Amino acid sequence: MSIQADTGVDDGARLKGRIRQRQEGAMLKAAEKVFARAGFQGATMAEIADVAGVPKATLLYYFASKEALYRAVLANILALWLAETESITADADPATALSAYVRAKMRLSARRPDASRVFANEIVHGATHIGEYLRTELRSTVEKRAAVIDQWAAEGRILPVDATHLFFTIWAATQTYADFDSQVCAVLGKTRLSPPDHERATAHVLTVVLRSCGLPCPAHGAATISPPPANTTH
Amino acid sequence: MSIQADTGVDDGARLKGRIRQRQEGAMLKAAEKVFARAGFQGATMAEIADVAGVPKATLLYYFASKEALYRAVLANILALWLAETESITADADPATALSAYVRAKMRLSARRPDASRVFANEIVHGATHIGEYLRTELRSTVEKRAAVIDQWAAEGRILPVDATHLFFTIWAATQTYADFDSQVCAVLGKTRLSPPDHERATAHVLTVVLRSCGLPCPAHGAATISPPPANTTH
DNA sequence: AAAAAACCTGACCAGATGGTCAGTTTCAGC
DNA sequence: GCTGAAACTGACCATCTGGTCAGGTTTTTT
Repeated sequence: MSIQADTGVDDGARLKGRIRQRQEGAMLKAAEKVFARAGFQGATMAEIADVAGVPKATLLYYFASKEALYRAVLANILALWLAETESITADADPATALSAYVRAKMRLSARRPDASRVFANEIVHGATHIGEYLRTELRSTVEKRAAVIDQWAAEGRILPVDATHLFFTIWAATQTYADFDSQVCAVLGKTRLSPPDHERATAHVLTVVLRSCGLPCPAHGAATISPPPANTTH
Repeated sequence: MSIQADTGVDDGARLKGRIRQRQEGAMLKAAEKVFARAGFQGATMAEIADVAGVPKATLLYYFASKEALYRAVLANILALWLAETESITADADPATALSAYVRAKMRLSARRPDASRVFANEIVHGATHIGEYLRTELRSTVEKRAAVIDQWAAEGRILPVDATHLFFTIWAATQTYADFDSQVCAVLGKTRLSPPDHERATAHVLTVVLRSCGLPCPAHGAATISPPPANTTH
């Protein structure tokens, strides 16, 4: 991954001191939280250090600059993002595969909302740090998986859809529960999303995605309007 | 609108000097652009002034503080956001009404991407300035329109869907073309989205939304898998 | 045309923030 | 337990940025 080339840390296998490993974790976690809340410019090294429970100078001892820290946080997030499309293969059952993917994305939104928000913030502001990743790794991943979906459609196993745009829609629909959490909560009249809320949201997104492909969704019955009302006002 | 109460400007009807009206427009436009690119903290009054083509002191003469300027920009955007759900009424045709709404949202993403980005940024970072708006005006608007959609479902005119979450999905799917524009472009391998790209995106989102409600979409034919596997590829 | 009001701006300032550094403490290997 | 390396940190600094202000110019009103 080209991004953490500059950082020079966070390799997992790199035996760069034992203490370092432990401390870095806390700092990255704190940084993710603060970057998520305040954005790159809005976050201050002092606050991140404070949240991590270390002096500011120590934070700078681990990460040479705010920029380096931010890149390290992003690198962590990108690793999370990539390992998710595996369920989508040509020989898999479309409904099962798509469901698995959507569920994985929703789980990520529920469990790592800060990661999602940092990523969202980075992209909204032009993706200056991860443009390369988007243009190479992400793009080729999407192209491969989109080809699979196209094949499903060609085989008549799903309705024809624009596969690439379907990914955009799935990302948007799932990540909205992390990124736009405050809006969702406000409209629902809650202060935070409970696990049942997340289940409900997941069921809804599954319905949308499956129906978009002409697949029956488990929650409700048919994929078409089943109870044709006697009063067909046409 | 409670938000611009603090600002004391931007009323439209307020005859607060003719020169003021004209200048304010340029400054708000410049501010929207810079806030969209850099976020609240990342934007500087100096840069906004520069983009607007006025000295920094003049900008501060018009807007007492960065905060006030930001609130004014947000107030402008919220006005845009509200006036869009009108097509969704109980007696309207579901497919027509939903299509109109989605089209309006997509048009907004294409024409005012910066507005969308400022709004997105505000929400990602906790919606501290517009929480009140979300909890009152937006919430009640959604509740009313969701009731309409529920009624459609009860009448068997569409498949049952979680109407409130359907709004979240529509917002997410449409705004992603403004907010996450850089990601979309990177994955598509383009440097910017052309009008045809936007049409394609609109057609896709329409397909997703209509099929989610069990409605036939004009672009493709049926709402279910019509051509059985052994069929000719149309 | 004079007075008042509104508009405009260069120069300046106080506080915040990213980053440096010299000196101290802790750890690992011998 | 000795030694060098790694880890750590308080104090400090240069810069950037939001905001002020005194004084000037233009527009409006009388």
